[in-house]
Amino acid sequence: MRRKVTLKQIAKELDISISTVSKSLRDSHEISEETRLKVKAFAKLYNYKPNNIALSLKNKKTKTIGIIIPEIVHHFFATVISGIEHVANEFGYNVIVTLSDESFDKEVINLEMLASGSTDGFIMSLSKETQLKKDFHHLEEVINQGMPVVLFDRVTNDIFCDKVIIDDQLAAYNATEFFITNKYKNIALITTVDYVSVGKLRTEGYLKALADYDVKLDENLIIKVEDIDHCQDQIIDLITNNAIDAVFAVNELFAVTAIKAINKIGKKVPDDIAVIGFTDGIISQFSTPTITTVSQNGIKMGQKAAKMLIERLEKEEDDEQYTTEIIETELIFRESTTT
Amino acid sequence: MRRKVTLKQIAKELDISISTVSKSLRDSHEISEETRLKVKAFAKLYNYKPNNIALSLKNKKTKTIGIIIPEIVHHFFATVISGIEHVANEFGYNVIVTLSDESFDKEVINLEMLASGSTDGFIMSLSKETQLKKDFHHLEEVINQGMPVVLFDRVTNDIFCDKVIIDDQLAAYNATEFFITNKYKNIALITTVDYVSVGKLRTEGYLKALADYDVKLDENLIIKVEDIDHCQDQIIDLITNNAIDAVFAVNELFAVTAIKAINKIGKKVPDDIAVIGFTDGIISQFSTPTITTVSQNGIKMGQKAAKMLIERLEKEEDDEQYTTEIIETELIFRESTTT
DNA sequence: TTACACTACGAAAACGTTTTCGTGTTGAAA
DNA sequence: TTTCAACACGAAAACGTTTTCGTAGTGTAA
Repeated sequence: MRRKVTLKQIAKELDISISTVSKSLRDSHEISEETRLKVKAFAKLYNYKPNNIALSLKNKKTKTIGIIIPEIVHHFFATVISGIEHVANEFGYNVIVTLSDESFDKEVINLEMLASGSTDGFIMSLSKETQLKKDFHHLEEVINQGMPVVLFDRVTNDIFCDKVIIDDQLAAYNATEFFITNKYKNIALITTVDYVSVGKLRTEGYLKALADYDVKLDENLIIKVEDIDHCQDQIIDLITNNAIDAVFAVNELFAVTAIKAINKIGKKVPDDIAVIGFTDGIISQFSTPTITTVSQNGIKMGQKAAKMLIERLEKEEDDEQYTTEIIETELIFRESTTT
Repeated sequence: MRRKVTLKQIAKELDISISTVSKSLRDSHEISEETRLKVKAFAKLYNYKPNNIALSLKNKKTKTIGIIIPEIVHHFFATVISGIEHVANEFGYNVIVTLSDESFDKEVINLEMLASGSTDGFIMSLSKETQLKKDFHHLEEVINQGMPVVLFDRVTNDIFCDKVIIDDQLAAYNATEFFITNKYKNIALITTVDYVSVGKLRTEGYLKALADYDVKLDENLIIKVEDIDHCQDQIIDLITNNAIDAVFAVNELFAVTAIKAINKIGKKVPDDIAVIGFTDGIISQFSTPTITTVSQNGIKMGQKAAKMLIERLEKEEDDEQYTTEIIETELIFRESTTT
C-alpha cells in the first residue's frame, strides 16, 4: 500500500528543504533548473498531489459549496443540484449536499455543521417547517459571519441575500389565463397549504387571472392539500361535485393524481377536463396523456445560483447589494390540453 | 459582521494560553473549574465552533464521504444518495457529490480531486464509458493509497473492494419466469448494449429463464437500445412485426416507451400485451397504466453502502476481506400485468 | 526543614501547505 | 582586493486544532 506522499517526505528523500520542494513544484524562478526538474520527476513518480485540507486551512478557502435542500428524491431538486454541480465543477468547486427532510432542526444542524469551516458558501431552499416557523436565525447567523448564501425557489423576504426564483405568481397567472382565453370557465385549483411560499404565490396568480378576466371566483373549486399522500379522495370529491372543465395543479403530482381521478369517474382528459400542472418533471413527460405544464427549468436555476455564489466568493470586497434573479418559466404544451 | 472566533482569539481576550482554552472547552480535569466556566461562557457568547478543516488536518480524518455517480437526475441514483446521506449523517459524516456524466475522464478527475484529502472514502457507480473502456487504474490508485471504496450497482470484477448490488440476473429471471408460468410465451426483451454491466446481466437472466422452461428463443424479440432518446421507432418495429404477448424492459423508460408504442398501434396493456419494467421509479408509479416492475430498492442500497464504508473507516486495522452485499429485489405488481 | 505529590497552567509539536525573509556562495565590476 | 548583485536555497511563520510534556506554585507528611 503506497500511502500518499507529502512535501516533507519528498524533501527528506531528496535531502533538500520543504520550501525548495514546494517552490520547485510551483515553478519558482528562485530554484535552479536542475533541482526543479529533479523534484518534479520525483513528485511525478510518487504521484504527489497537494493535500486539499492543508490548502484549505492555509488559504482560508475550501473551494466547496454547501447545498441544503428539503429532499433529493424529487426531480426538480435533482435538476437544480445538477445545474449547480456543473457550474461549480467548471470553476473548480466541489459541492457537498445535505438534506433537511423538510425539518427545521435538520436544516439548522446541517447548516451549522457546514458553516464551521467546511464550505465557502451556501445554496439552499427552505424546508417546509422553516417556512412555517418563520425562524431564520440560523441563516442570519451564517450570513453575519460573512458566508455568502443564495436562496432558491423556496425563499423568504425576511433574509437579505441573493436569490433565484421563478415568478410563481406570473407563471400561475399565465396558465390560468390560457384556460380563460380558451373558453374554459370553471377552472379548479389544486394547491398546497399557504405557508409553502411557492404554493401561496401560485394561488395568488390563479386568483389574479380570474379577477382580471372577470371570471367569478368559486371557492369550492379550490382545494388546499395538506397531506400529499392522501390527496386523491379530496380530488375525486372536487371533480365529482363540481362542473369543472379545467384543472390547474401547482405541482405535477397533483396534476397526475387529478388525471387519474378524472379517468376514474369516466371522464376524459383533455376532452372533458383539461389539465395544466407545474414542474416539468418525469411525470409530466411520461404520464398518459402527457401533461401540459409550467416548466421551472431547475437546471438553469441551479446554474444561476452557482454563478451568483461563486461570483460573490471570488470578489474580495463584499458589496451589500443583493440581487434576486428571476428565471423565466415556460408553458410547455402537451396532451392534457387542447387549443 | 462578526467573523468566526478562534481559540487564539479567545485566549488573547482572556489572557490565557490556547492550550488552556482548548482544554477548558473539552472539559479537561487539568483546568480549574473557575477557568473552565469562564472560558465556556465566553465561547458560548461568541458562538465558538471548532474549525472542521483544522480538525481534519490534525486528525487526518475528514468525516466526509465522496460519492461519484453517472448522473443525479435519475430517480434510482437520487434514492441511493438519499440512503447514503441519511446513514452518513447519523454517523456524523457529510457527503460530497460529484457527477461523471457517464464520462470516463470526468470520473477520473473527480476521483482524483476528492482523493487528495477531501474525503475519507468513496461510494461510486461506474460510468458507462468506464465500463466500456474497462480501465480502472484510477480506482486501483485510490484503493492502493488506502482509501476504502464501495462500488454499487454498476460494478466490476476487476476491482477488489466492497460492493453492493442486486442480483440483476435473478431479478430478470424471476420477471421472465412470471411471464412464462402465466402462459405468456412470446416475450420480448428491451435491453441495453452489452457493455452496461447491469443490462448484460438482466439479458442473461431473461435467456436463462427461457432455457430453463424450454421456451424457444427468438432473437427477433430482443432489441438492444444504444440511444435511449431514439428508441421509440425501434420498439414500434418490434411490436408491429412480431406477435408478442409480453414485454420485459430492463429499465422503466424502456417500459413506459413500450407501453406508449403499444397504445399507438391500437393494442392494450395488459390485455393484449403485458409489460414488466425494472427500477421502481416515479414513472412506474404514475404511468397509466401503472407498471409492474422489479424494485431495486435504491434507498436500501445506499444505506448498505454507507454502512459498509463507515464500518471500514472506523476500524483501524484494515482487513483485506471484501464482501459483496446483495440487496434483494422484489417484483411489484401493478396494472401493466394480469395474473 | 526536606521531600514529594498535586494542581493548574503554558510551551511546543504536529497535521501539510505556501510564502516571506534571511543568508551563504559565486561571479563580476570597480 | 573590495563591494555588490545575482543566485539558490533554507528557516520560520501562518492557518486552527489537540495533546504531550514540562514546570511553577502550593500543600502536606515525615
